[in-house]
Amino acid sequence: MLADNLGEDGYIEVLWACPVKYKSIFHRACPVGFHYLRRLFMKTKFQSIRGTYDILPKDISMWQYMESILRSLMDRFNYSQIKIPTIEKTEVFTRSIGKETDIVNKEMYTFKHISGDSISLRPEGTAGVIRAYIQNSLYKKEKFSKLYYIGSMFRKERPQAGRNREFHQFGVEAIGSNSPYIDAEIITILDLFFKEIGLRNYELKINNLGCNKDKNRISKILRKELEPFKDQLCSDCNRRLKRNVLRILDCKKRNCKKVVSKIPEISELVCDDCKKYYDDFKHILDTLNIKFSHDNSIVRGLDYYTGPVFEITCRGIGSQDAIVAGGRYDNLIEQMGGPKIEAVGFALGIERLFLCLEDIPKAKVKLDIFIVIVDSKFFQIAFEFLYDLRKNGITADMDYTIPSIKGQMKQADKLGAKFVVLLGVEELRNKKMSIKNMTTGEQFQVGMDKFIEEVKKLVR
RNA sequence: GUGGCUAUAGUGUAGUGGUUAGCACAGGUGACUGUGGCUCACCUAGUACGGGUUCGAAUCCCGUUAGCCACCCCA
Repeated sequence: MLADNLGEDGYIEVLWACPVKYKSIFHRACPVGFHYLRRLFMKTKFQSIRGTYDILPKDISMWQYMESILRSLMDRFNYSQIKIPTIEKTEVFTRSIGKETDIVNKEMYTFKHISGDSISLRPEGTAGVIRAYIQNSLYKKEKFSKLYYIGSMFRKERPQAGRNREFHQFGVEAIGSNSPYIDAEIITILDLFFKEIGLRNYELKINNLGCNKDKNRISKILRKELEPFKDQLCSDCNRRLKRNVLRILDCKKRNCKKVVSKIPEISELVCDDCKKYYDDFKHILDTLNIKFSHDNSIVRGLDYYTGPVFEITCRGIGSQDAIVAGGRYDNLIEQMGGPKIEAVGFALGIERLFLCLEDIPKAKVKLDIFIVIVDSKFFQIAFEFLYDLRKNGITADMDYTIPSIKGQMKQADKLGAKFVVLLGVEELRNKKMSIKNMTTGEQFQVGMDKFIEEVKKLVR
């Protein structure tokens, strides 16, 4: 009813343009009508949902730059890209990341599919890659797979700088070997990557969680060791004592740190094989002159990690300072229903990396040619030339709003056009085009029939 | 998820209960009737949303939304 009477948008807009105080009066007099109108008028005022954001044209070049570096890097290391779905059955994540972890427990976007299955937006990449690896029997086609991915991940956390609900990760998985050299290789990927993009203020911290058997044994030992100090631990750590002892090693509170320093380190509690593996790994890094520090507090939150784990942090970007995390996961593939195959990998948060970088190169594509027309009746002929230029591989554009000559020139300048082609009465009569070099200011004419050839010479 | 801080044109900001809501950059138009960058003039555009207190609110209070900070957790 109301909608019929109110009718056109124009009326609503006029009404909505009135001062706020009149709208308040209206609101008091007729709240229902007010909210109805508001909804009609505000219908285009959507905003992106919390924790998600738009990457606008002005920022896209740095993303493309980053991706191109990553691709060339991965080619050199002989890794192949894999693209996997954004949604998976929820169990893919619960089986791998662990039911008890917060990521699975409270941070996943999970909903019921029409089939009745529970499906989730991926909160990380490894689980899906391993699912794809097993499903497509990649292990039967090759004994060793080196894969990488770039894509969106989703976690329902409270957003803050360096923490979004949809964010991007670059990840690498090397599946099929348990040589410490492959662990070292993925570190060298990061080392070279950071050198190439000019990231300096980062720290590599490593630790050794031990094999699957060790992990359970170590948890028991730690619980036993920490029990006497229960009163000195914070309330969070008391909770962790039952649920996830390892996390106590990562607590930032001073008292908890003190307690932790009194008990043995995890890397000392692991079995002899794991100790040797870790020593070899460290030795290889030393031979390459890659700086790292052993850190007992690096415990990782995802259940699937075993053996050497690592984290790269970057100072000065706030509390969310971990830009890369990774490590070995020798049991995951078997745990997810595949054969017993060892693997190692990492994930890098691209947004966090951008926060760390001071200078991000912005390569803006420059126009070769910008066509300026003196009168809108030359639009058709200009448009045909534009088509020809582009067909011949030349970057070209014109102003479709057709302002004054001056306005078009300004536009050409703003877009960084190298040459402006001017089409006017004079030119058309003589079948010539005027070409202006925007750096030198020189201007000359060429015949229309030779135009494309001339331009090709110019922009080469 | 817990606790806290913040919200003014596209961007960065000024404005401590009564201002025509000021400034800079960006954007548009013109000076320059067929020529960009510099300069000058003019124009466009804002109190996040909703409610309350008050004669009067950008300013005080409440709620919502969003961002930020710390925690939880994590890339």
